[in-house]
Amino acid sequence: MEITVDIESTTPMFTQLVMQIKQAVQSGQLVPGDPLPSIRQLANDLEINNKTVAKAYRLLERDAIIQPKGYRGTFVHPDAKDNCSVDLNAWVRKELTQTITAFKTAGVTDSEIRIVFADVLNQLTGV
Amino acid sequence: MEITVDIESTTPMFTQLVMQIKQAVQSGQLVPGDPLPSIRQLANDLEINNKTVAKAYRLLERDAIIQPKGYRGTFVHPDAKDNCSVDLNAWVRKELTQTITAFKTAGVTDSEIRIVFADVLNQLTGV
DNA sequence: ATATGTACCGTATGTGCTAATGGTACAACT
DNA sequence: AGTTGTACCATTAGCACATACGGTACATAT
Repeated sequence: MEITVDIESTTPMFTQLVMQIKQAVQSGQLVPGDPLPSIRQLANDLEINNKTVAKAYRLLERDAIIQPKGYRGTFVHPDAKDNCSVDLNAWVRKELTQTITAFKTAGVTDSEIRIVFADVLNQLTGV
Repeated sequence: MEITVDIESTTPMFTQLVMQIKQAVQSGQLVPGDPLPSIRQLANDLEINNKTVAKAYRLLERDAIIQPKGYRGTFVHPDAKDNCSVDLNAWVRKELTQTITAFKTAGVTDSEIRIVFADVLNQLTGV
């Protein structure tokens, strides 16, 4: 399959990678068991840093789309296609929309929401 | 009452104003019906911009601490003291903490949360 | 006339955070 | 030996945001 990355795009590279691979799985271009290019190899092909590709792979692994098999490489997860439809993103979006709408209805400023949000997120990760 | 502003402080000026007026209400220095200095006058006294004072007043009005009466000036709200204890900020923080904790428990990355958050907020304000 | 609250246009500056980069290293597999 | 995934150290460029500023204007009150 063909994987490309648009450096000019506003969407982060690692996000682009994740989306493309997910789409490839959903369209059937990638089926369970198929090998994926290694992190280093893909990074070389795209002329980007290893870390960026590694980050995308880490996210895909969390969603059980791909499966790193020890040191033998990375492969498409058996339940990849099913797990593609489980869209964490959509659920996050729905919840956040609901919560933020409530805030704004109460008259809370965007600035205030942003500030508290950043603070809470840092607090939760720092600890 | 005396209102001062420390330009060197890291806390924004408008926040300083809000806090001082709130405190004056809680301590009883300002009681319902008391007139507040006009935006322009206070800005002149403190040698800061009108907008800064206006911003503080706008926040105080939202929290029902003060009450702008048309073009006759601004006065302390009847329920000012009660509304001082109602902290919108705390409620926002509590809700967001709960929501974000759920996300992180589900394995959602900070980056993903941030991206969706920014997107949702823009979506809700843009429209 | 004068003062009020409010609204709009704009600019400028500093700060903080993200994303992406580089390099190095390790253990385990072929 | 060569490759794999992973982890740590670090830095940098760029963007978005918050704050504060200036000016102007309007309708309405005293």
